[in-house]
Amino acid sequence: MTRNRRSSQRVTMGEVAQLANVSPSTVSLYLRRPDEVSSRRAEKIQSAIDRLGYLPNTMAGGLASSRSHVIGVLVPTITNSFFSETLETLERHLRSAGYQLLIGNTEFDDSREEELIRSILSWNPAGLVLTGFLHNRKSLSLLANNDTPIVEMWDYGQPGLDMVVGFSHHACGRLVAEHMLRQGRRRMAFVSTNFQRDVRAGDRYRGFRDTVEAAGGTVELRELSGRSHAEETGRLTQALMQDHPETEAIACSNDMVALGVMMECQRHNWPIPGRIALAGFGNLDFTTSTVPPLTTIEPPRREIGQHTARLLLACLASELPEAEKRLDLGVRLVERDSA
Amino acid sequence: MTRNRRSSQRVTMGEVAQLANVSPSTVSLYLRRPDEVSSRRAEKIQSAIDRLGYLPNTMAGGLASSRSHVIGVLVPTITNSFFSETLETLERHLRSAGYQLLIGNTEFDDSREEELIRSILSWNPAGLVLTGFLHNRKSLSLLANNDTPIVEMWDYGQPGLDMVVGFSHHACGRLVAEHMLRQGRRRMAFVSTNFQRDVRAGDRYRGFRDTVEAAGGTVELRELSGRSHAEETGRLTQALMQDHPETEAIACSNDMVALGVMMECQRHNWPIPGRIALAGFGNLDFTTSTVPPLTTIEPPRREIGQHTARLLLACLASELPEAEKRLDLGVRLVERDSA
DNA sequence: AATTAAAATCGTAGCGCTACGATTTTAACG
DNA sequence: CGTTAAAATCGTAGCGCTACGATTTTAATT
Repeated sequence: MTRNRRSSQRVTMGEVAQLANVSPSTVSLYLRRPDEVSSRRAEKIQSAIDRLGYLPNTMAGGLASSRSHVIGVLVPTITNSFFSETLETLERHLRSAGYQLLIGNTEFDDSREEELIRSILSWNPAGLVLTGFLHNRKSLSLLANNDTPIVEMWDYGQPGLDMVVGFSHHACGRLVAEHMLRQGRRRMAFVSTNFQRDVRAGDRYRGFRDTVEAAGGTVELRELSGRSHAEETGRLTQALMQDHPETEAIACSNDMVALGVMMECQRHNWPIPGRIALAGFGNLDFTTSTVPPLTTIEPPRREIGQHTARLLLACLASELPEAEKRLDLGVRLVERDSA
Repeated sequence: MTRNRRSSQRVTMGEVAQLANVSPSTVSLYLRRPDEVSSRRAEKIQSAIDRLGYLPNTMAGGLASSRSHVIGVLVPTITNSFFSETLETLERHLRSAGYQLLIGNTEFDDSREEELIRSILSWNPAGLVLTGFLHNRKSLSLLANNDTPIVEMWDYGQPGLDMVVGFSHHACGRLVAEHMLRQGRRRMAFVSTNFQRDVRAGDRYRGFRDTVEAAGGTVELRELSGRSHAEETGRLTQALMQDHPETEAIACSNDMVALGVMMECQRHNWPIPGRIALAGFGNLDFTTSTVPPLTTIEPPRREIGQHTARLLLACLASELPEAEKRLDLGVRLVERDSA
């Protein structure tokens, strides 16, 4: 039978074996567990590999062993230093253990998430990393029919499907609220990206509001129509201050929103923190460079990646006790001049 | 023979075929080219798939067809809106054509790039996307022994390995220089991230310097030790102004550096653009929000992703004429108040 | 009803590798 | 030097799918 092949005929393990005068099994063994092959053969095999420029065929290996060294990771967007730093760290740690990341963008859309889960499961992944707890019904049933280890990251406080690595967004809101209350502020506002889109911003809001209200303060909510957008943030801030000129503090769902608010305050000559205390979330690069520097919350971006990798690897090695499957990494208030 | 299997036995195509009362070949055909299967069988097959929750095994398919729907993409870092936006766009376009991205971080290190190329080639990818023209000798020989279509992106002006989608960094430097010259500035400086790490910053510098010097101006160069870092940028700026108080304009290798410079100027009360004209590169989010808003260069982040996908798909469909393999997307000067 | 071409379906032979038991080689010891 | 266990190597049988020619079914036409 003639099959159409790619013109650049790939070198197979058999050809390496032939050149090294051993059986293909030995080559395979050498590649998988080099110390179980005598050093004499090991050298011969390695030199054959080098001479032929042999590259193993991952697909064939994966099929034969019915497991892959692929870990699927779904994030809402990689265009965001939160997730991209987590991804980078995760990638580094998993790659050094021989795993390959398959990254998918859900775009904050759960039907897209479902589609991506389907696509990733078709790779027979060794593990799966999801962002947050929100998955639609079909996704859940796909995952239920599958014993792949799963980490849900960037959140904490719900049971979760399997492992959980993150922090409480409610606590973030609380931390900011407590800080502002400590400074004697009572009339507050929360300017936020859209809750529909970013459910965790909603949790931060509720943490903030609950804490402020419990202390006898008030919170005005202003929600953007989508992701943080400088112009819309400016408009919203202006309207907020027009309706509630008594506002003494504004917490924002993230630093980009806070920057937008800061610029609008600057435009109107409302001193920060003199008239308005301002805080963000995320501790993005630029927050040290604004005038005044922005008080914000530092989420454990890289730690999430690192611990997700650790838990996943431990779980794959079947040495992760049930009790250590959930990890709250906590957050830190970065106190600067704006609040 | 007993093999150890994963506990969650995956449903195979054969089982779907059995339930639908057709041969496995027909199921395969239905999955690959549904319109070549009669609608009667199609329905039966689809319902069997749904009932069993069948997910195709990508590895088996890839092995049998000896091609995969994987596209490898190597970027220096995904922690950077330049590349992450390109990646996001690229992913969207390629996924809708049925391809899966395999993303690797080279960390601006060519031996890491080599390792990643090796790892990605072992997937038998349908295509490969690299950042820039700089690859080490071994990488080049790996790629030479392989007929995978390759796009080199985010640069333009060198022959390249196969396809090229990007823009000229030299032209970026020139554009900024021309703008500043037009405003009568002559004594200039360039503050930059490390050239070793980011070779393209070096091209922007040379474009800037050549243009300024050709017009009779001068350019002082200050290079950071690594990536943009607010504190070091501040120190460098202060030293620059101490050594060359006559400096009238500072161009920066990117917006983060420009922000650092701006903050240092603010600290010393050096008015921008009154005393110093300032320009960056990248048109990052925050550049509209600084005071004054930053003049910068807008690189075609998303367009690079889009056109890379287009060229790759056309090439895979063997319908890309040689003449269209190289694409200069150009850049735009975003003129704001800082210069 | 017979003929024929087109459409739909099927059977077979791998894709390149790994798992695992079988076999061979090596080393250790009395 | 013979015996035995351990170490190293090998052969075989798939992994789940696709390609492609062979076969069957369907439809169109006489």
